[in-house]
Amino acid sequence: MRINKLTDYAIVVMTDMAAMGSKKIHTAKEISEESRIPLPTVTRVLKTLCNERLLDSQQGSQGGYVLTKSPCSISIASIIECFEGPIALTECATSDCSCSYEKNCSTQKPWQKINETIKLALDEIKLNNMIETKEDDDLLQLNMNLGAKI
Amino acid sequence: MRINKLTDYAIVVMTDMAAMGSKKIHTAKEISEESRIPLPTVTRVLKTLCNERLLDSQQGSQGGYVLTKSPCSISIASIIECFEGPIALTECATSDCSCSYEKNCSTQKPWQKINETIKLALDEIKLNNMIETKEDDDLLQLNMNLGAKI
DNA sequence: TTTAAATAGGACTAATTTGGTCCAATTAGT
DNA sequence: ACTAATTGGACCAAATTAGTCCTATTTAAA
Repeated sequence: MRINKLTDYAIVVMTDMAAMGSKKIHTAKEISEESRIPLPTVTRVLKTLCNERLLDSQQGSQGGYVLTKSPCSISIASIIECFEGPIALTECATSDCSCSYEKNCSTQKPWQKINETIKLALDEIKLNNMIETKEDDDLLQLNMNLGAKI
Repeated sequence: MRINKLTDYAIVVMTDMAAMGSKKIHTAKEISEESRIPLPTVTRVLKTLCNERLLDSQQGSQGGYVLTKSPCSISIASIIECFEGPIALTECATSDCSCSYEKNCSTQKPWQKINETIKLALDEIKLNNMIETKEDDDLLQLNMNLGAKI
C-alpha cells in the first residue's frame, strides 16, 4: 500500500519548489540539482504535475515551472492523485464495483469509510506543513481538527 | 497506493470466515467456494494468515482453519500488515530513513503523522464492522471516536 | 494399518507494473 | 539564427505481483 516512487518524488519536488520560493520560476535542471533526483526523472514528474495543473510552465529560454497556488492550499492528496488516481486502498471502493465477487460487496460500505478517512487526512496536509517542521504542534492541531470533521 | 490483491483476498476471506461462523473450523475448499476465489490462491492466503497467527490451523482429515480471535477484535490493519508489513505510505516513515535524499528528510515528521493517522483508522475497523452493514451508524460513530483519539 | 482428506512449505512462471532514460518537436527570449 | 527551455511520447530493463503446482506431512476414520 505504499505510494509509488514517482509520487514520492513529486511530493519532494513540490516541497522543494515551495521552499525555494513559491512564486519564482524554477527550471527542471535547477529542481533536479536541489532535490538530487536525476534530471530525466524529475522532468517526467514535472510534466505530469503540469498536465494536472498543479504547476504552470513556461516554454523557451528563461522558462520553467511555477506552483499554480500557494503552498498552504496545495494538499498532499492532490499531488498523490496526479499520479495514482483517486485516493483509495481498493479498486472497488472508488467507483462502481464491477468485481466478480458480488457476494462480498457487503464489505463495500466499510471500505468507503476507510477511504474517506484516508482522503480527509491527506487533504488536510498541505505543502507548507511539509516545510515548517519546527512547529510540530501545527500538525497535531491539524489532526485534532480533522478528528472533529469526520 | 492500493493494497495488493492478495491482501484484498485476505480481507474477504477473513470476513467470510467471520460471517460463516467465527468459531467453526473451515477448510480451504469450503472457503474457496464461499468466496469464489480459486483454491490455490485461497490456500496461499490462508497459509500466510496462519503463519501470522490470525488463524489457527488443524492438519489432517477433518482439519481446517479457525479465527484465533473474535471478529470484533481483529482489525483490518492487522490483516493488511500480514501481507504488506508496517502500514505506511512511504518507506522512509516506517523505520530509520536511509534514503539518499537526507536533505529532504525534513518531510519525515509530516509523513509520520500521515502514517499514524492511517494506521489509527485501519486499527479501528474490525472484522465485525465488515459484516454488519445494516447499521451504518456503527462506522460513523466509530470514526467520531477515532477523531477524539488522534 | 491403510486410506483419504487436510494443511505446510516452497518453487516456479507469466503477467503486469514501475522506473528510468532518451529522442524529436516545439516554444520563446536574446 | 541560436540557445535554453518545455512537450509528448516511445522504449526497455527491472522489479513486483499473481497465480499455480508439486511434494511433504499430519490426522481422523474406515
